[in-house]
Amino acid sequence: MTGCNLETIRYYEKIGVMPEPPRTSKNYRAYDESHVGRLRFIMRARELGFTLEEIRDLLALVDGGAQTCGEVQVLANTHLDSVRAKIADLKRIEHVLSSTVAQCTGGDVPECPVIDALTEVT
Amino acid sequence: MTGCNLETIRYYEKIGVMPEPPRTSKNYRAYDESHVGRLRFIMRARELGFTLEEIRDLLALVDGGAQTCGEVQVLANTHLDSVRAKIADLKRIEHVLSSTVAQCTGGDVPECPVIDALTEVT
DNA sequence: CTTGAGCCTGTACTGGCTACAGACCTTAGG
DNA sequence: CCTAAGGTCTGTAGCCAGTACAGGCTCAAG
Repeated sequence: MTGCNLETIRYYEKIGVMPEPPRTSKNYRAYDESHVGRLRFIMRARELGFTLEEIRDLLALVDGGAQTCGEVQVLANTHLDSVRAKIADLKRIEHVLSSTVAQCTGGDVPECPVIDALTEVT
Repeated sequence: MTGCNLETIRYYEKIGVMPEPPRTSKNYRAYDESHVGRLRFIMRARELGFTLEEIRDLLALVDGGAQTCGEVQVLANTHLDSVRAKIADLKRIEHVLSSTVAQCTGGDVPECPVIDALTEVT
């Protein structure tokens, strides 16, 4: 249906981002279209890297029905900033790592620029 | 000394990447230069995004004293690949998110391109 | 001599799930 | 109709890389 693991949905239910669905006579969860829609919302937001806490905030706005584009934009921009910060961080790592590895001879010798970089005294 | 939280060092000791140091008569940990060096190694590797599992592997090579540049290079390249994969992932997110937010009016209206993107049926 | 700071051990918590155990239910085949 | 294999149910424990206590001991300054 959504490709989402059932246990993940149960987890979302437990932490309160998914509502508890009605049950069948045998106590099975009976989801309807609204649940599927909400789950998709959560899954898409997760794909965009929003934390469940941020998603809770987004949902609170939408659930109120009175969300404004301005409010949503603030949340999205905050998240965008953190995504950009992570990219910058990883790029720094990528740069250091790739330029160090590039100096490796790759042979059977014990001397290694990577180890040197991790061991250096300075 | 190293700027590392004491409780983090204890954690490293517990999971076996730091050796248990000798104790003073009052049971206080007595670190020497070798411990400091090893901790710095771990901290630098963490800064480069290596997991403690990967660091364990690196240390196993170094501890044997018979590490070769080739072996280290393999570990470093594997990690580099995962860093690059994360960057690619975050860039995709950054692209989608920034182009969606760019369409926001930011006003008091309920219509919002970000919400639309999360809610769309397709 | 007291007071505040350090260290000691052990346990519980974080996020975002995943992986069971043990019980119940459903469905297909014989 | 019966059985076996698969689903679902609840609850708990685990992953990573630490952080945050509680409750006790020790140490240095005033």
